[in-house]
Amino acid sequence: MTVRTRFAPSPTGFLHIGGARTALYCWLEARRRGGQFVLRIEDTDRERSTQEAVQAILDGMNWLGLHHDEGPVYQTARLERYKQVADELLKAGKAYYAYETKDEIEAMRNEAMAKGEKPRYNGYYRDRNEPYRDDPNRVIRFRNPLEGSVVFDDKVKGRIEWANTELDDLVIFRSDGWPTYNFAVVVDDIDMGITEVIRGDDHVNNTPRQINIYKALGAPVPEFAHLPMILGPDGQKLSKRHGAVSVMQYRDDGFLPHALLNYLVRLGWSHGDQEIFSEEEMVRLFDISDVNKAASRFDVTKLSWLNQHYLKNEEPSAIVPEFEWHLAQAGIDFSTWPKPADVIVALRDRVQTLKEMAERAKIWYGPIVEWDEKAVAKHLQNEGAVAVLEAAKDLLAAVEWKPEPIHGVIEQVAARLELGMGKIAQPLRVAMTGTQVSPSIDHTIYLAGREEALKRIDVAIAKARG
RNA sequence: GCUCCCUUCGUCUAGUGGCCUAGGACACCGCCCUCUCAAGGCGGGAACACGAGUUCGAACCUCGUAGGGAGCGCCA
Repeated sequence: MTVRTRFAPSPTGFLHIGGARTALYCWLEARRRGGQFVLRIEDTDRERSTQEAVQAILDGMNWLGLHHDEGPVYQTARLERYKQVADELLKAGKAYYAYETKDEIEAMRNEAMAKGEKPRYNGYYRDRNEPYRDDPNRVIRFRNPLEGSVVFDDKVKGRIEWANTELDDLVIFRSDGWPTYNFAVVVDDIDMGITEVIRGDDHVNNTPRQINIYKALGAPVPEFAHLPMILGPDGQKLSKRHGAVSVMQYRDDGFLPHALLNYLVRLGWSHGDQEIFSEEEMVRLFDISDVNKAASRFDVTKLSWLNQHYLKNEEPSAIVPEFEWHLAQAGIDFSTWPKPADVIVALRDRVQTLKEMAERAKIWYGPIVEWDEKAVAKHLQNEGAVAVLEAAKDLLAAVEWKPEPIHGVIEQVAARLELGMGKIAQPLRVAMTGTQVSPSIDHTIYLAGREEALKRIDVAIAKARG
């Protein structure tokens, strides 16, 4: 049987970190085992589901490169099918109509709680064989077994056993005519031939109920893998107030999609001591059975390290498209000079994100907007600075415009004036950038372009003379 | 309250009874390199939640305790 996994978000918000990791694991498991990854949109909650959220989820998965093989399948399009299956259950005596009002249900829970039991349905209509009638409170409940227990071998949590006495007769069809989550998932997973249900561990409690429905329907029960949660840096659950942001926010913040994927694959899973995984390695080495049981915290610092790792080790050309997107975001016109790929090489050892990189690139794509007065005083307004600048200007006017020859020029100036590199580089650096911090001086000059470099030296000479 | 789940350095983790005086990575600290800032190299501190038991031997097995989490909806 071919492996089929699915990612089934409800479209009530963006794709967040936890969802992204679940999608990644589903995708990896399907890829590795030569199966299919399907996307399903669980939109039966008509109140909260929106088309914008569907789009946000699609955008997030697309940016990460987590492409699905089938779908998206919308649950709202499958209402007739759910009705049909519920009917089968009704006819087979495995489900029944119930007519309690919400107040009555509430009273039942309170009563159970008062007795020190779990709040649950008391089974009033279970054996009453009440026929269908048009009633605003009509729901369909599943006739859950009263005895025995449900056992399943979770691929991450291990063996889990649940006594049926802990379960009650859950509603499978609401009074508004829509199926409930626990019922719709099972019908969908059966119809879609899902063999591996990979989802957050907030669903372990639902699993025994769902398994009973599979059995009632005579369908094979799939494998389950419940992923632990991802917590905020403080160990608290991610919430809208802190940490729970869209994966697209990570794009805005300057992270590479592959860096985020690499970070996520290692959060809760490992392969020995390996930290860096190419897409091919992730697909080949990942195994859902090796996922850890405990929740883990999200640590942006490590994500940043990975991001810089990829900035430094990928071919610049592979990063250019994402970098150009950031340059555009920063309002920079990169159509003339310098080439974004050259900027990447100059800055990738110095920044951790593409956002910072775009910010720093501004000194080559536009004029110096602010002069660091301390830098000017220290490196320009001193004896010798003018001589350095003039000598450099002479030689730069004629040199071949590439980093290596420019480096040669710097050395010639140092030799001619009998000064150390520090005395040469710093005045030029301040001339080029207005600050005392930049990439190596040859690249800094190169990226400015000959015309602009010479212009900036003139300005600096004027400043140096006071 | 009830049911289920979890617990190794600050963080992510390796570890499946002897290879563990517990390994790696991020972060942190120090040194080196150096035209600034980085990057890089080398080195350092830092953890088996606790208590019993099983065993010649326990981070690994069992049982308790403590702490944390999830769920107990006509939400998903």
